[in-house]
Amino acid sequence: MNFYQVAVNFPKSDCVFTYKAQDTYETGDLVEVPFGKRKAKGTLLRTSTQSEISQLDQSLIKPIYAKIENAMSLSQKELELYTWMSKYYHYSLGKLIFDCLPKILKRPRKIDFIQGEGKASEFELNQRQSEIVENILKNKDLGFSQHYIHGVTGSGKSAIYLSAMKSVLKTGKSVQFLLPEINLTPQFTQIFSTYLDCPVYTYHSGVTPSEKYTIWKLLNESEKPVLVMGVRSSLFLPVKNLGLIIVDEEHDQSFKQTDRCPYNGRDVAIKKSQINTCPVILGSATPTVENYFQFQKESHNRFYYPIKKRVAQGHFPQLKLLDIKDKFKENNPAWPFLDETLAEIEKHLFKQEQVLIFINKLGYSSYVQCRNCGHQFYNDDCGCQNNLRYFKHRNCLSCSHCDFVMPMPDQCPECGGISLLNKGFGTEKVEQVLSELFPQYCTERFDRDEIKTTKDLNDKLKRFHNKDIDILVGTQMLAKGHNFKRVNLVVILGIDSMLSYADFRSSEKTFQLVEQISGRAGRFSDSSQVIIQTLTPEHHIFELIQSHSFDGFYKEELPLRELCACPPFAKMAMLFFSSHQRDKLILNISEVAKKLQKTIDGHFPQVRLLGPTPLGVEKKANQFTWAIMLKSSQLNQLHALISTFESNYQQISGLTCKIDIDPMQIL
DNA sequence: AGCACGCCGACT
DNA sequence: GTCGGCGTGCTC
Repeated sequence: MNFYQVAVNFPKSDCVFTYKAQDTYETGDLVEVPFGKRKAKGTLLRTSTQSEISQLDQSLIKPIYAKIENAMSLSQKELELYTWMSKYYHYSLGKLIFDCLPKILKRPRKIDFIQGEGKASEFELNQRQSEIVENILKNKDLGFSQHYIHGVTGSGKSAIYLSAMKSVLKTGKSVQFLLPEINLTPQFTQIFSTYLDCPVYTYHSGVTPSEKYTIWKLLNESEKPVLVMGVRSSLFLPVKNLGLIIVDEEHDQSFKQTDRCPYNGRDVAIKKSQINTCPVILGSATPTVENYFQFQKESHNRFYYPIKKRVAQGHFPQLKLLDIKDKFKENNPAWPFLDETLAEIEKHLFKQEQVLIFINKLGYSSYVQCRNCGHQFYNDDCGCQNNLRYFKHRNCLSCSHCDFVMPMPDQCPECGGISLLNKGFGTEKVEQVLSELFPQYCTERFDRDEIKTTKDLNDKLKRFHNKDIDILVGTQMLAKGHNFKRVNLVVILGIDSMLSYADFRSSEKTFQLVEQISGRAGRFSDSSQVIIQTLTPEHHIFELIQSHSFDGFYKEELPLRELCACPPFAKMAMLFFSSHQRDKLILNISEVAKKLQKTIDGHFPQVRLLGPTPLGVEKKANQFTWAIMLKSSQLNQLHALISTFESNYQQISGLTCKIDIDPMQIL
């Protein structure tokens, strides 16, 4: 009889159990086992030790049923990555694996991947670009090495990626290219598949489960070099002979998974390249403060490459700040645009150019109020009590925190008044205003509301490139990676709400966003402009953005982070507790905080505990959530404390706890 | 998470 | 009398 340790797919972090079997199994086999009164999936970790077997009453040990049908086995390296993640993020190993793998299906489905054409590269690298590529390849002998390309928007990072990939593929090894979102893929897929001569697989949320399963199977069966381009979940594909990982737009928040195991794909990618002893390249025009700090301290295997010039004839846009304080009279049909802004828009349109307008809000108005009695519409449905936003084309009121929607009433439900005022604005309103002011031009929207599928996205981009659209009004979607030829004016509205947001990263996020959006302008021109309408033109951040002073921004930001003991000077973890009953939640989380503080005082003096505090949106989907924040400059103390908490915490019914390491959202 | 057992309210 | 509500407890 053989005995094995199996990580069972269930949520408790201590999920490893002993099973027996007549047959032999291998490490990494995905198996089905009896678990309680049902069948469960699990991953075979290794043969059990003598003490693990003898500790148990022999009659308790159950037999493994069989390997899961149609499933592949995990390699030692895959297992190592999952094990690291499970420990680092304090998440059940057994559950993690089945969360990350594609759904196991009966049979693979035919898929069409792209076969690269392998054309000779048309553009030659400039000196700086070749230097960087050379240095990356030179250090391949190190096995694991980390490279940061800090290149301003339009500085030709893609050419560097392409060149490095080419060299690695030539040695018979595969490449993984990670990007934050599907939006960015079309341009990259095109470039890479033209100039590389290997199969190119794309992997993102638009790929169906059966296609994902097929890709998993195909990659597992082939040793040939391939390029896998994908979002964070593509990290768990079994790419053989991995020779290089690239993480583009490293700063992007979408690398962080929010549901299930809250891992950061960028950090997992670094770990993965370490396990596979291959180089990893991170790239961004606006690095996270954490990585900027890390990479300033170069070491034998960590390199930082700033690129400050744009390639070709591209120049940086000039930044104009317009103060909107006390500038708008009531019923101004141009609101929320200043006359000066409109004049600039008109000027650029007249020159046959296109214009981008950025607003980080959807819909027609931020909230609706009765002119007669002042009644406002709140979301009492899920209890979050947020103002409902008005969406004109759907004629409904909708909550931005959950999926609550109600039809827009004709009358005030309080007083029956028929005059309901729209306050604040979003993309829809801006689109309407511009359509009315510039009827001879075509204005369209570029937001989640308008673009739901890849097809919508591609259609919209194609029409914009064809100049069927003159003005594009959009949200964050507009900021990412697009390469527009005829855009030399970008207008940014409503940035103030971002700056005032109570998060230690609010300056960083604002800086990144403005920098990225500005990057859409003037890629092929020597005179381009960014206009920011703001209530606080004197805010120091605008000065830094104006001079494109990356280093200046970090020079100001780092001391502040040090002062408040925030990353990169401390590691952070959040413990979120949720419940339907508010008093029960507060009572229990206070108790937990008290015990944790006692443990800290006794054993982990370098950890600081803050809270408990309610979330910004305390009640959501009828659940209340409060959080405890833990910070420490000593990573091992932080981990040890959380482990102690996990093993001592008694599951309280009606109360769920979620651990988030390196949180992005702290409120 | 599932899936049991377990002990209180409104139904043929 | 029982069908079923979901509280709580366990899983090698």
